[in-house]
Amino acid sequence: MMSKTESKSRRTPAKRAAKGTTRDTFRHGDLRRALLDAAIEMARQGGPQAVVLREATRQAGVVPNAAYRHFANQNDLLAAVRSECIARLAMAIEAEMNSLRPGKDPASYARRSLRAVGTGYLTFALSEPGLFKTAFSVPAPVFETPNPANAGATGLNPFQLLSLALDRMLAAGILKAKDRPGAEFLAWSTVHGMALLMLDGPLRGIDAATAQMFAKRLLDMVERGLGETKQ
Amino acid sequence: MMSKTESKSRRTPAKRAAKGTTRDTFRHGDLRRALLDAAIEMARQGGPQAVVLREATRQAGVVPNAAYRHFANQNDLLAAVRSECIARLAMAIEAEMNSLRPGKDPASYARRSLRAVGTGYLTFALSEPGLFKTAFSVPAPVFETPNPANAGATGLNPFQLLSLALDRMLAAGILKAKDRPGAEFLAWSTVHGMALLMLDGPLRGIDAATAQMFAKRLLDMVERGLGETKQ
DNA sequence: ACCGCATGTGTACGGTGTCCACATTCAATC
DNA sequence: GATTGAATGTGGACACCGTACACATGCGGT
Repeated sequence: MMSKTESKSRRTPAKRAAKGTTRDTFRHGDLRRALLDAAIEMARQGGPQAVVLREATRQAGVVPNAAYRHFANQNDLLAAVRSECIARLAMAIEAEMNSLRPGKDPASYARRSLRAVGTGYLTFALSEPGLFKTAFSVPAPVFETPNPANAGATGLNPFQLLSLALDRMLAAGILKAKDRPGAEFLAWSTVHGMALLMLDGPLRGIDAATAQMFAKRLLDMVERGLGETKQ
Repeated sequence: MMSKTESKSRRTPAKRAAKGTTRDTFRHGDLRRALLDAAIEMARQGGPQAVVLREATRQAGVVPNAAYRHFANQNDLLAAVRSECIARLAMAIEAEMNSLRPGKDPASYARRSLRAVGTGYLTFALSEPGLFKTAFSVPAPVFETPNPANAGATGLNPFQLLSLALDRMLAAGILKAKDRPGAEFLAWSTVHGMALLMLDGPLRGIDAATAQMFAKRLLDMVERGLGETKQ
């Protein structure tokens, strides 16, 4: 076993192995995963801009080109990171929804479901700004075709979780059938916009209490405004 | 006059002048403006990512380092572009607001004002996606301290135009005093979020008619939801 | 007429993504 | 079990990028 790791001339795997990190097989156990993890960490601190391919390979103790055996290019790596980010966002929303008890009033449950989606969304955006920004860094045809890689524990992606909440509102009679189609986009817009305003926009650097207050008012607005589109 | 432009050995101003573009004074008329214009054009097609300093100098017919006489660094150049983008956004909103007639009903005028801000915002985002994205590319402490460079023809920046519309609603009595403070951020969030969803998110590539329909429903929601925050 | 400062030039460095040819090793085949 | 071919990692190179430093130039004020 040990002979296997040391059998090769020590020059082959770059110039590490000098420090003897024990793991130094020619076949890296799971380079793809290592690169992805490094890239995710870079995205966490610094956002999409910060995920640089060469640095990921460096952290994995491997030559830059090795990355191209697992990702077509830097954009492909970024796409994989993005998928992970969306999955974590889904999990944050799930966590919020799972803390709900249906109770006896379906209308209340439905409303609380929608708010849970919103607060989960905003909480994640504020607590993991780098990952959140990465999740929405441009060209992600990610929600149209539900992608299992973007899902959380329940298997639902953020969009589907939002749809679920809206379906509950429909079932509870607090959202009219004619207002249901596309309601996702109205709710989503609202919360997504506020997240960005808090991260990069005029609300950047706001204190937690004020942030929560704005979030509340925003969700009030959505809850009240979603129904009854005129004519 | 001609002697002045040609007096130097032709080697000095780089290797252009071979084609004799007539303009070849050592002192470029207004290099800062030329760089900015080039950068803006690059932002228009391609967004903030696409504005590259060296390319701007190339288009201005000048050596890369010349840019550093007018901008501290690439980020400074980008900031200047961003200012321009915000100013143009303000002008798009102004255009929409100026098309309104006060009429006899202040409430109606106020409501139409708010909608004008929203539609101006969305229209600009959809018609100039590159500039719009650039306007909000991260760290812009731009609205807190009203910056004349971000203003449109009226001298108001987008945020101030929105405030104006909300003030009209307050004056007309369709927005309660206690709901007025910070209402900008609720309205802004909504429209900003939808703009991004239409540019990069799940609503990307939507047809104009559907976009307009969503915009209408969104503005209905804001109009109805802004008032009456509970308790 | 001179001189200083603003503006543009030249050269150079480190960093990045990516392409190509090559080396190694694992696994499936004969 | 040895051979061979595909998968994986290496090495070297290229074209970009942003930026720092020393230098050249020419305009404007004394």
